[in-house]
Amino acid sequence: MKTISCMNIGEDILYSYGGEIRQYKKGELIYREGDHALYYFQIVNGKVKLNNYDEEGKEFIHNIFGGKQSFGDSLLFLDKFYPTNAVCIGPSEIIRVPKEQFLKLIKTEPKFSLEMNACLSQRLYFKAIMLQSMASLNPASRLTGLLDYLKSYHDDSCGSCFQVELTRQQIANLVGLRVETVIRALKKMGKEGYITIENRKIIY
DNA sequence: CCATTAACACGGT
DNA sequence: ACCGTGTTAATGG
Repeated sequence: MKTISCMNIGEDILYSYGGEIRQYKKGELIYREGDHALYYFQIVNGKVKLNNYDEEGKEFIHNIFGGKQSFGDSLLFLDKFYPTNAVCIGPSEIIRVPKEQFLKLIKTEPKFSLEMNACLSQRLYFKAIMLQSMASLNPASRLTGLLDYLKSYHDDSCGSCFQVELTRQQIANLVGLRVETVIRALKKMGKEGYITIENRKIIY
């Protein structure tokens, strides 16, 4: 599979179009579900999750992004409200570019427009994969769906040396299962040889 | 904070 | 009646 950097416009370019960098603390909210999209966000370093909560208060994580990735981009073209919150998982530095400036940027520099198409396509593609695996009642299918997604993202081309950086709780919230179920299923998958687990790290 | 385990309730097959 | 998941609680890292 092709590796896609999934976004990463040069920082200098972002700054020249009105981008500003901001520091966020762990747990800090970048935007809230229901807000209007006003900025393009690109992570310099740190980690961000997109989430929301169901009626019972159970968290569902839609995605987790790391360095050099952008998030919330689709709303820049849509004049709708954010369907999720964006929350920093750890201390992070993020560049934000005002929406209008960003639109001007990609109009002026068509190669970024193309890259953005590739990026959004990739996210759509894996949303479909995830949706399919999430429709399964079987925890193992949901987990392999997530693992495939993460692996392709993290552009590892070696056989089975991709280390999952997520906590079990985060995994559980990404696939809609309880953490205990995730632990039980992962252990079974390890025993059956689909994954390897060494000192609590998942290798796929 | 996170991971693991056990005991139990409960629903589906 | 069995199996797997969620719930709760205890324990260890």
